[in-house]
Amino acid sequence: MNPHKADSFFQKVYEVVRRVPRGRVTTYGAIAAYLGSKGSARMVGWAMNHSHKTDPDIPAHRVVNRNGVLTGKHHFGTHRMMQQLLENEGVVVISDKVRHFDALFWDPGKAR
DNA sequence: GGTGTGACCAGCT
DNA sequence: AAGCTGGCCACAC
Repeated sequence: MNPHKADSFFQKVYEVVRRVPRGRVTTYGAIAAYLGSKGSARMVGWAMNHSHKTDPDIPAHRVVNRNGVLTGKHHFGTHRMMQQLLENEGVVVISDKVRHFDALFWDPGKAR
């Protein structure tokens, strides 16, 4: 009802990503679905691409694809950066995949 | 204002 | 089984 710039899709994505607890991960699809656009998971990834420009404090490394694979690792400063950050939070990453992804998955819809 | 693109997802061949 | 296509929607040129 009040299409302000602050309410743009990107901004909502950032807000959700910020809510992801430390040591947890979520997926593009989950965020997209939470925002009401289930099929627009690509938009989420795109939002992340500009996240470092708009809000550099966004923990984009906590966002992975539905396989738990660090698809966006290549977009960080260095490829190891994303894995480094995750492991630094206690998330084990093997072959660019999050171990125990099922248990570490954080659903924004179920979160408080 | 149309076209292209994109850190995805699911389905079809 | 593995690869390709379409769909989805917002943003940049």
